[in-house]
Amino acid sequence: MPELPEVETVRSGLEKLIIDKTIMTVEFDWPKSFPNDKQSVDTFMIKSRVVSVKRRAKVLIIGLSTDYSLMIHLRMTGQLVYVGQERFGAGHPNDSLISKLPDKSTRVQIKFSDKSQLYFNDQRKFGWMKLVPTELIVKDPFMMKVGPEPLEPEFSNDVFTSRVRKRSNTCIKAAILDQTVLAGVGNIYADESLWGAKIHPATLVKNLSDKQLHKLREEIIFVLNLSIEKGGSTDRNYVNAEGKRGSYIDFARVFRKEGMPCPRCKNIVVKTRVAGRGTHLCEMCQIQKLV
DNA sequence: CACTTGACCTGTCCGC
DNA sequence: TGCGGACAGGTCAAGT
Repeated sequence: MPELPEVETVRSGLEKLIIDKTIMTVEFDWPKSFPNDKQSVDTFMIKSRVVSVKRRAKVLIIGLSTDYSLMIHLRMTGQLVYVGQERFGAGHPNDSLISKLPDKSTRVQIKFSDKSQLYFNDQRKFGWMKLVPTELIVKDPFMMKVGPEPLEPEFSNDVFTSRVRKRSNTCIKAAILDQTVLAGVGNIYADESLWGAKIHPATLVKNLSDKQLHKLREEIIFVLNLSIEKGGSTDRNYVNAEGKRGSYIDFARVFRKEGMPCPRCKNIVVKTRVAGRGTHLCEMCQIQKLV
């Protein structure tokens, strides 16, 4: 599902594809996916030009020349797919995703002046896109409380440990999934980084040493960077801005690897439930410290 | 306040 | 083959 690496992959792809394009039409029909009314769309989107494509946490921010922006959260099954002139050209067989758009999961369809299109698809309708004045983004309730970006220099050992330790009585997996502790980690990279740091996901934060948390910070940075390099993880629905799948899942050590040998100790990887989520771990090398 | 659970949705998979 | 139920998991609201 879209976590930081997937959203970053979409962002960098879109940046190459839609900057300077002019929006001509916008079609939408599911208010929870796009709550704005036709009048504000006509006024602040139509005939506007795309000036930037940014990301904060798992939120994409497409800046428009009207000083309005589109904030987009893909949640679990959201996709943001660009289709250019090559839709039926070489390399794009008619059974590929982009040749079939729009489909029944399409919630918003944006057409640019050069006939290319941007589709916001979302099977489960948990994701959203909204048009907001650019200057108000920093005052958005989520933006106000979301934690530091793990791939920025600000994410030091001191910053990470002090923020995690505010969740001393909860398990470490719940703590790193908490977007107010740090931005961008979801279920896949939580399991992967905890395996890398040899920490059991159910360990209470107060039972972890600073040294263990420093190692966990390193592993979070490592798996997020590796995944960006691999174009993200496609577990089910995720595709990038060109409709293509990511390959990190092929490099995963424990996520979706239940029943297979741990790459480190060959013990069988198990799937359990921690913090209300499906959780993959090696019980041999991720020992839970109880005291 | 700290922390956990349920709701939001739809498609897929599993057992009967 | 059909059908009910569990499951997928990001975030917020509601509950303990």
